[in-house]
Amino acid sequence: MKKMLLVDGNSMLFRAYYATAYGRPMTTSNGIPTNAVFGFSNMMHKAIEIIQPDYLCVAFDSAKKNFRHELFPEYKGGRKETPEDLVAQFAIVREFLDSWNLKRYEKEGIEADDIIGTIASSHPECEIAILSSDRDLLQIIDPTTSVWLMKKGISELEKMDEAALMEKYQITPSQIVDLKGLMGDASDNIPGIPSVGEKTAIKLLKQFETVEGVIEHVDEVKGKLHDTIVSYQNQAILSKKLATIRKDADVPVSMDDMIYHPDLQNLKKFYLKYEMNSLARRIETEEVPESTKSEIEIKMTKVRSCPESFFNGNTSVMAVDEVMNLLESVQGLALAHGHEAVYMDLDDVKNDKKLLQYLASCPNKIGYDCKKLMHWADQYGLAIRGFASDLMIASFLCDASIQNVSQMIEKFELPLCKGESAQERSMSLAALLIQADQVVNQRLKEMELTHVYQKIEMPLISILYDMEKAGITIDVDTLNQIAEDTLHQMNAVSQRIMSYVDEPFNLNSPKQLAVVLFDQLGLPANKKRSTSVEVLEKLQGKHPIIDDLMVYRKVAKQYSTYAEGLKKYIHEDGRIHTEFNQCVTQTGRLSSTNPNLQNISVRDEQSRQIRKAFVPSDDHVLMACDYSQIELRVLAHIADEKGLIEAFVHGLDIHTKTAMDLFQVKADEVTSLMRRQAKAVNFGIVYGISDFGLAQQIDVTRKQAQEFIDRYFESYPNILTYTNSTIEECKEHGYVKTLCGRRREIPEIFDKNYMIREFGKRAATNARIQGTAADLIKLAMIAIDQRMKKENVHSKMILQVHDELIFDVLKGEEELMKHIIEEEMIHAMELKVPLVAECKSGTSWYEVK
DNA sequence: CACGTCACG
DNA sequence: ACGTACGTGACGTGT
Repeated sequence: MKKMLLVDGNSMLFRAYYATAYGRPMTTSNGIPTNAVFGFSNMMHKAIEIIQPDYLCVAFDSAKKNFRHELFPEYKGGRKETPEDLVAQFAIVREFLDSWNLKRYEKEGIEADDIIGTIASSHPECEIAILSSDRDLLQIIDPTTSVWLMKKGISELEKMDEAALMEKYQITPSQIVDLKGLMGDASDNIPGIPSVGEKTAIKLLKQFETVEGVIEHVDEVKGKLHDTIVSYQNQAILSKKLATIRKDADVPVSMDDMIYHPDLQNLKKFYLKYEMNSLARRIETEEVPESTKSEIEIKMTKVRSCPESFFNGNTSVMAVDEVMNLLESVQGLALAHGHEAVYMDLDDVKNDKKLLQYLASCPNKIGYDCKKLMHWADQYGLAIRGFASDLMIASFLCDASIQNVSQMIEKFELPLCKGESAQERSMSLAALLIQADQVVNQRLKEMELTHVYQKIEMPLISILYDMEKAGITIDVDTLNQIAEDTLHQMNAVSQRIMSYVDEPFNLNSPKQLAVVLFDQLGLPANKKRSTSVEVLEKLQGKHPIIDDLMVYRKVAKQYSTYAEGLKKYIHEDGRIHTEFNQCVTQTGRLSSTNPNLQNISVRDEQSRQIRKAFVPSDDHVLMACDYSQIELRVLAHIADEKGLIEAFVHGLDIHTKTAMDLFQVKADEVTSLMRRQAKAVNFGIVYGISDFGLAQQIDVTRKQAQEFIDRYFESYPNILTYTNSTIEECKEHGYVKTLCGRRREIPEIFDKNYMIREFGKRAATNARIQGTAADLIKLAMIAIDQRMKKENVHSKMILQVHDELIFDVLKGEEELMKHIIEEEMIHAMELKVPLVAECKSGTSWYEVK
């Protein structure tokens, strides 16, 4: 049974204040009082340690009046003013809980008791522990609910359950309200019956069970007590009502909100901020103590030829490339093997035949960013191939936040490497990689990532290297022509835009543009004063400037990012060599930089012209082959959704099929609008759908969007199951896995902020689909590469755009290549749906559409 | 260096 | 009761 801890924040803070205020006032050096928060913190730690909750919520009273004041205006009257230094700490304790990522809740008109009562009663499936110093709460004890009372100031907790209550007061939980009804409660100014205290009340309840019972059988009570009860019976009934905790308050706190997922590092920051150093110290730091950060002990030598022992077993290789001054630079290699490391000048490397042979072919080398090393070597005419391990990729697979060597050292608690010169540092780094290889590979194994590492990422390195090295030919004339055309258009349209306004302004500045649109021209502004296309589209027709702006934006983008922008990346060989990065995305996709060739315009005809500048090599044609609906096929497979699988098996147009199911029409009745909307729903499903997002996308009301979603899940019930179980899986482990075992950590799923948590859910469902599709095309690339080598073709794979591969195909090899590519893409993975891939060839990237 | 914008899948 | 579709990278502006 899951455990839930509910905390009465107000009563705890008061108790903490009075338990710590008298002896020693406690403030930060600026005089901010912190004693109550300090005590509160101690209580919370203690309670969490004892209860070990899975869910947690701290409830606070809101300041003003609630329904009890309507029954009894004097309720909680006559209280002393809350001390000023305690008032200040209510805000701090909220900050404290937020830092710790603990849920807190308060709402105008509802007391903490009512919040706790409502939450407790709506979760009978949980074992509930309530932390309070207020005995009122004892009334909600039941077989799965206990109340822990603070004793002796704040030092001890006493568990009260049904048995303990019976032993102590000889009453049942439900009789607590009757007890209060009879004896009252001075602290809340509940009157009860005068002269009736705890003893008398319990005696009466043992005999008559309830307040109503006492009144009904008042004749059985003798003496003066009889008369008092008779005259104060209404007050007793009222008091009982006042003491009754509500279980039906409006408390919109879900189980997700209350997941206990502490952020200790952030809590530590809080403690340090408020100078609670003793508490800060108690949080174990993630940093490794200095003593364990041993320096690496290795034998380092500069050599003229590589020791032959290095050619057996794993040897790490590291480029040494340092510019000493403007005229001088060192180039060389550092290699490490066991506890030995050597440095060699580049010239010596070139003369060491055995080493060259080893570098070019031995498959058990170790490196950090091997692809970069290969490029480095290539510029000096050296070939380095055959890596057993790339620590950049290995460490990234374990933890995507590791982006460089020092982060790897930190996260895996590796020894520091040191050195005065570039040579020495490289040697110790090379030696470190040997150790890192052991540690990181062990971790990969524990995380079940070995398959992804060995079968996908490692084989991909040299393929990407070859693609980067091959590059793609650029027709500069086309680029220049487009640059010229777009520049003219920019000038023309910007002149027209300036004619609408009094003062010229910088069209590229969203800030200045917002002033023009929303202040000077008086167009209706959105609350963020955004000037994005979505906003402009809604303003179309309201002012001629809008259409011109949209044209300007489009053309300016073409000019600066593509036409002019791409020119900067053309090498002397007339080609662009993008970099494909394996260690960027959270999902397993590649990314492309310097330049990004994965976002070359295609969606509208004019922008698409840029693709005419991407041409094949001489005697070659470009061939592009893309997967059809890869993510939806992956989804159909993972979710095992019969409706979708069948549609794919029968080769239906999936958006039309979805439209038929959503709108309950026949295929020939699907209008283009219906198909467009269905398509948006399909995309939404892949992204982790929300009614709001869908509504915005297809411009319908949120309600209509929700209806689409409901209809979709009705038609494809296993998709809903998939979504829910993926989210559950993520909540259980903190990560999700693709079909190949690639992991994505999603800590957002535990965040206290609803919005961030919802994002976590969408990211979880999306990551499995997008990630599996990424695995799939990577496998296809590896299979195609192998096949191309086997068939000894001279064509080259040159680009990957997520679901599409582009090849520079030697004329005469078109048919063979088409056959190889389609076959290997289709069989990259065996799914419950067929994979479809279609090749097209042409004389430019524009032509292969 | 962050932000807004817009290009792609 | 609040504000959202997933994943990227490059450009220009403005701090």
